[in-house]
Amino acid sequence: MTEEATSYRSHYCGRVSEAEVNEKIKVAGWVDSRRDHGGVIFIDLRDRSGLLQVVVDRDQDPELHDLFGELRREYVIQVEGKLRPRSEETINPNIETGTIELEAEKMELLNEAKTPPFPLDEAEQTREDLRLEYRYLELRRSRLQKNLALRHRVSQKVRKYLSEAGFQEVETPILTRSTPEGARDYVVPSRVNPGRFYALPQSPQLFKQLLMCAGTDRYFQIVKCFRDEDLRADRQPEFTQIDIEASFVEEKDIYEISEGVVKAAAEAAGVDLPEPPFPRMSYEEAMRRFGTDKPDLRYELELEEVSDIFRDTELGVFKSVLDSEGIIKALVVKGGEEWSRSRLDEYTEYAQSLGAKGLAWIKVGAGGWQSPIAKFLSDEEKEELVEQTGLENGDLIFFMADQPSVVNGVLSEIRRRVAREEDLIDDSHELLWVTKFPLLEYNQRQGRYEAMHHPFTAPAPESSDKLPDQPEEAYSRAYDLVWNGVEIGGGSIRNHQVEQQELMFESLGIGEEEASEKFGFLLKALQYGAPPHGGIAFGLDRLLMLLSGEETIRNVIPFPKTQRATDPLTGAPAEISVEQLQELHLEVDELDE
RNA sequence: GGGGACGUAGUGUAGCGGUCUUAACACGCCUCCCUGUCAAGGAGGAGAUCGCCGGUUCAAAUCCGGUCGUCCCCGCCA
Repeated sequence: MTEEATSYRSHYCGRVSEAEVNEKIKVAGWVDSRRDHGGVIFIDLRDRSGLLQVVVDRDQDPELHDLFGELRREYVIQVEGKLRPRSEETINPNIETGTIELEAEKMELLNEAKTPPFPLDEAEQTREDLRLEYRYLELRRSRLQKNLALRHRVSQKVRKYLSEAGFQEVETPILTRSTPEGARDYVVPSRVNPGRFYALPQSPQLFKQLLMCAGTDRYFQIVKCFRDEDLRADRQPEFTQIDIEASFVEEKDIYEISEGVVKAAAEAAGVDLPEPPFPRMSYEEAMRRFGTDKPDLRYELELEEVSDIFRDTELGVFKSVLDSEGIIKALVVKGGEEWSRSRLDEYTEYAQSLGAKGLAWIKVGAGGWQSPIAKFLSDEEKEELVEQTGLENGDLIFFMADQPSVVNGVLSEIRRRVAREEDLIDDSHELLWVTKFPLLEYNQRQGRYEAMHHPFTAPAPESSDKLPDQPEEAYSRAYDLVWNGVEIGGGSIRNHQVEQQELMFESLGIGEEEASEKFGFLLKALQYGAPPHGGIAFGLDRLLMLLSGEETIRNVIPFPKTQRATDPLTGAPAEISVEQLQELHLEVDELDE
């Protein structure tokens, strides 16, 4: 067996070329299409590599011709014959092997096939549950084949890069324990230990830190992680991380290795990235200028805070927002004066669907300032707006007034939508590090602080004395890598001293007892000579989305789940037998019929 | 937990209270014809109780309610 030859074939369909003309070759694969002209039959034979046209002529071999007449789409066959060039007029420039064809001399039907439940070449149009039920058929499409191949190449490149950089791949447990904080766990009952449960890892976070304690020094793993949260186009309950951790490192060490990883991945996909080092931006600056901690820098469209301009405003809604510690931000759309009223209404509705109370706008044209709110604006306010935002004739300006989190959240989405609809996004790639995150954020509902990254993240040196009394002022040593507005990786320098880690738990309202019960093993490990360490994890699936240009993560995962986290192919999740339940010491509540 | 879109032959869509509906069109499927196609072409044919349940109505694919399923979004995702 060589790279492509097997007992059934000498070549892959898509790999034969004019170099093999006049050679006898053997190919095997699926009938992609059949064109029967009565006297001559053409078959496009497909395998993983692509297509090859096979021809059979009745005059040459009537028996063989009849055999080919029986073929149908997706039948599996083996063909032997002589490769020949096509005549000038019959060349097909649309396929790789369009200048050659296989003159069949022998054909073996290896397997028949039922007619597929949906057309493979138009699968994109078909409802997704059906496609997932027959995922193995959809995977035959070249687009998904290419994505699988890309996934393989990216993994290989990343493994090679990290291995050569001295990182060791180490496997960590899948059956582990549930820990508080973070996402909901997937849970597995223990048969041997009644009433106890394993949890599937949300990430190998604690194990990789233990490996640092173990002296592994440089660890990586391409590993499945599990989070029982609701799904999105870019979110699956099980997904793959490129997980990395190293000892005796600071931020810049992780940045460097990460940039290498991303470059390696892009190279595998043939995507050109800007040269590292990638720019860095503080969380504060990202929020101020773009309203998000993962700004897309491929286009400008920056948010401008204009609260000061409206300090003495006549406009009730702005005034009341400012009086209650809210802010006002603006977004200028160049040339937006042409926008129709209905389009502006759509934007307002969109803003409301995202949680805003409304969205104010002004169109500046030859006829003056056109807007439902224009008459409330003083000349001075207008002047200041023009000065601060660079508003010009022909422009449109959006305003949003609310609490900062709402303003930033909604206006950053408006920014994205404008960029998309106004075609402001070029085909460049913009990566940046977002740094200097707050260490903690306040959870209104639970009335306590939560770790913004995770509870093992170290505070920035200048912030370490803010804990536990001024937690909101503490920054962390966390960092995110953002690519075209998508967070593709995040990590931090960790607490390696037990006192620091205990202080963190305290700030999170995790008592000594709870900390020792749930994280005791980590706290213990930190006391036995834990080296300074830190790391990062990349979402491989999201990375592949970017590299392949796919709109959904499902197209880079061979067997994804539906939005309801089911798998139409296997029928998972499924009920289990009473016996299984009993063995696991479980009872299921009466389900509504 | 919430908001939105969708569900009609195998697939994608049209029809959206009653005679251009005996539910249409395209692709696919089946039969036949056809020697240079590559979205082959030509002729013919089969295939749907309009997701499911209930209601309104003289009359429901069409209106209403519920339910199931798929997708998108918010919440959630350290």
